[in-house]
Amino acid sequence: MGRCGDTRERLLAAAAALLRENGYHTASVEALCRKAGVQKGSFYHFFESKCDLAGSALDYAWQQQKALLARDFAPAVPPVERLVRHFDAVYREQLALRARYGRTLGCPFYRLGTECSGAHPEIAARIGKIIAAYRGYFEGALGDAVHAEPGLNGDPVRLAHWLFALYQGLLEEARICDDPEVLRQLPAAAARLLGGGRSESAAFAAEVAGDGYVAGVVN
Amino acid sequence: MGRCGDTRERLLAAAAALLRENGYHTASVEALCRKAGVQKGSFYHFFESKCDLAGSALDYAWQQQKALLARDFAPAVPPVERLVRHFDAVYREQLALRARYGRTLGCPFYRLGTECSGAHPEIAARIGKIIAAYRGYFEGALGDAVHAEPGLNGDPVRLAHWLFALYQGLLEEARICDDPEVLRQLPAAAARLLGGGRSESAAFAAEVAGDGYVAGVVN
DNA sequence: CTTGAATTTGACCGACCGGTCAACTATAAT
DNA sequence: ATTATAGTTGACCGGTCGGTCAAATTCAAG
Repeated sequence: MGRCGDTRERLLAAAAALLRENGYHTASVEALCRKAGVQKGSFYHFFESKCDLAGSALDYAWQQQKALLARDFAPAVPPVERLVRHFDAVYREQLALRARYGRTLGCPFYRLGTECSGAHPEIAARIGKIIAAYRGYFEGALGDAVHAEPGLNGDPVRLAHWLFALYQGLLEEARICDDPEVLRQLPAAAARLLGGGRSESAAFAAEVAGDGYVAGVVN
Repeated sequence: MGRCGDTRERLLAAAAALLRENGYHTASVEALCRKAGVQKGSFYHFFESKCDLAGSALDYAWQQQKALLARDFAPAVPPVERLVRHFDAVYREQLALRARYGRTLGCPFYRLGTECSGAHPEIAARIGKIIAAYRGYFEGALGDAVHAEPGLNGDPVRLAHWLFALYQGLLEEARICDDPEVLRQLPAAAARLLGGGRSESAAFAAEVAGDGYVAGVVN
């Protein structure tokens, strides 16, 4: 029944990369096909439209992201250290992306979500769900943390919400200013936010101090 | 010497509105001209390119934003209340924009900065400066606050950086999820972040309690 | 009134966009 | 070998994009 191939997956991978690098509008269907080594006709055999591909590519990217998250947020790791690990991984990823693509790319989901809100509500809704799932990892870690760490209190869901916003806010700044170093403030900022519940800056600060981060002001 | 008119300013105003609503790519030159009531030839008489207009429109929007900031951050207002006022003003503005345009638009500078980083580095650089200036208002307020409020300590510049990231992170979420109510968490989140310096949640919490905000979880 | 520069007009351009399509090819089942 | 189906090809479509331009119009100065 026809040629068996990985055409569809190559399109998804190419789309995930190109959408992240160039955004929805700038990544043309022709460029997508070229990158995937596929003719335009094949493209429309597997996907109804460019919008359809973008949606599927987002799911594709989220599946990959989940693998990384599963590693950073492994239950065996102490809860606050999970967050520190993830922040470090994201910082390193942005450095690598900058080396490869010549500039800081930030979060692919927020990138497309910001661009597509309005023109493509279906994509925005899809991204909203991904973001909620992403934030769920923060909630899980903080839920464990409030039980394990004596100096940390408050509603884990709310704390996760705020920490996630702080995290994404710095990531967006890193993209716009093309400066990944902004992200190095993340652990210190998180310590301040999380440690603000009661007395001293809690376990997070100790965690931060033991890591490779420099707490100095960057910007 | 030719007709005197407000053509240029009408183009700037139309661009500021359309770019905020639709973003750089979706706001076509033709649509810009239609909205401004100007022919395309006139457009290119006053601006070298669409990119040129976008840059000027950003400056135009920033001038207007500064007027609002001057009101919220008036020196006569107690420093932490300046922030609370601004957060409230932004929340109300997003509600109004949603009523007018049918969806939550978020911050125009982050919107264009996210979209244009890469394709239009000059615009991104311009936005970077605007963002730094915007954050300067936070720095001023927090600089005053650490002197005035006994329960608030830490480097005002760093605190402003983090608070601004948290603020923009929530704004982006509000845009993507089309839900301005997210912003109502801002005062409580800010209180947690700022109050985390030493003991209790400091003056910010009291400020928050006295306002029209509801601290309940929204999402 | 004449001149000359600033402004305005709208038709026009080539390029590219997302998307279509009829023909063609490779595979698997019969 | 035949057939049915899945996959592939690349020319092609109408529309829109950002941008150009020669001509027309309006004003202020002389």
